Amino acid sequence: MITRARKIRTGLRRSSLSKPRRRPPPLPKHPTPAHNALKSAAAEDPSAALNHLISSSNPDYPACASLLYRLARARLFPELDALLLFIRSRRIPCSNSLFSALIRHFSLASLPQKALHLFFSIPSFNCSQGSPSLHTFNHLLDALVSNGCHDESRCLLDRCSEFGLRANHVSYNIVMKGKLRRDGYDGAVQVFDQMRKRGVSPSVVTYNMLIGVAGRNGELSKAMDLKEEMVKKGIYPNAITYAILMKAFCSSGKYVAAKKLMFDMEYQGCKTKVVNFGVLMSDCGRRDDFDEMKALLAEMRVRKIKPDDVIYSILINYLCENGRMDEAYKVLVEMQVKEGCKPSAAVYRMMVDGFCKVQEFEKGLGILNAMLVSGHCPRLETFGSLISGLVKGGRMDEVCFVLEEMMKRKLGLDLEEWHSLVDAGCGKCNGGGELLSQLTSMVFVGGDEG
DNA sequence: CTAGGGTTAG
Repeated sequence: MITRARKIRTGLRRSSLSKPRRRPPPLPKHPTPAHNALKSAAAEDPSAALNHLISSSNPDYPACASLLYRLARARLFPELDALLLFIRSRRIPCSNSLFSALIRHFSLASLPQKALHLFFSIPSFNCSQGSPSLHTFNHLLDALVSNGCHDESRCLLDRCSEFGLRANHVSYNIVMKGKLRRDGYDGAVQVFDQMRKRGVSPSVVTYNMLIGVAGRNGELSKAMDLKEEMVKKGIYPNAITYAILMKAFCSSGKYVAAKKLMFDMEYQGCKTKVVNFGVLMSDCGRRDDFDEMKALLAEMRVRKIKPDDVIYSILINYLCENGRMDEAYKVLVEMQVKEGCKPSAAVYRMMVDGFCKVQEFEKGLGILNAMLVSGHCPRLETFGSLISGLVKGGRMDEVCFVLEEMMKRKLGLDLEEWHSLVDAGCGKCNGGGELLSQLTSMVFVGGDEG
């Protein structure tokens, strides 16, 4: 449900996002050894780093900010609160973007009340502007909406002047998203009318949301009408508008029409982007039409639209689901060699699980290796199915390797998994049981924390 | 910051 994090990464809005003013102040060019020590300590044990920081003589903003981010990411909220109190009492100057980031973390952790509380406490900090910015305000609105606090978000929107802020189209779009979730199209239109009455013009995103809900309701002509309406108002559809429309056509079983729309958009002066191909690719995947998926990939090359990691993950996902592992593996190699795409943890997971599903555990182990080398950590279930397969095949050296990797990450098997492991291992007459009991004692030591 | 193709998220 919450997919916001991913969106930061995608190319389309990258340029508008990377304005330097939004970044927290950079770390010093030549960090001191003490600073480096603090950073690496924070990487391993953020709460130890907190104690270190609080006892240091003159903590600076960069040290505090990087530790705050770490604590937030590690979901160590009591420690984070302690550090915030420290920053406030020492009057350490901090930027508004820091508050935005923390509000976002609170939101992702389903803690909207903490987000709200932090927002209202901004004036008590030595903050660059002394009060929350519109960006921070919108982050808070989104935190409330994403956690189902619709009334609170609307109430806050109406009170924005109290913070010296004027709500913009983004603020209204966020509230509209919430209304849309709760009351569907009609609810969204209420917010739409309200924003216009208050002199805030709808944006392309506003229309994209309305078109999206019309499409999800199967109302294709309404979706197309909305597109015409926005053009008349001088708001131009972008690649995402077309992607939304194409998806609506696809989910109504009109793949050909969706594809035609992708060509039409060029005539309308809107450049086709990778997301448009993504819509078509995933529809083909749902219908197991691999030939068309490959044709689309070829088409992208001809049109010089570089397939990205998402495109490959769509293809690999459906190949794995269909047990076509040789092809999936070829694509995995191709995406790295030809396109320089780095496989995501999700793609590695699909591959390992896919190999396990077709009982090719050693190949699965090979992928696991690549995954670990690239710094990704498999899910516990993935480790589990790989181990049980390797045990059944009597590959105890490999089992041992995998268990060691799990130990390093303080991951353990659950009791049921241990049972099947021991059962399978003892069935072998080549000393597997003996090795297993060794492993058991070994992993229980490391695994009792998780 | 809000809309979008996939998923385990940040």
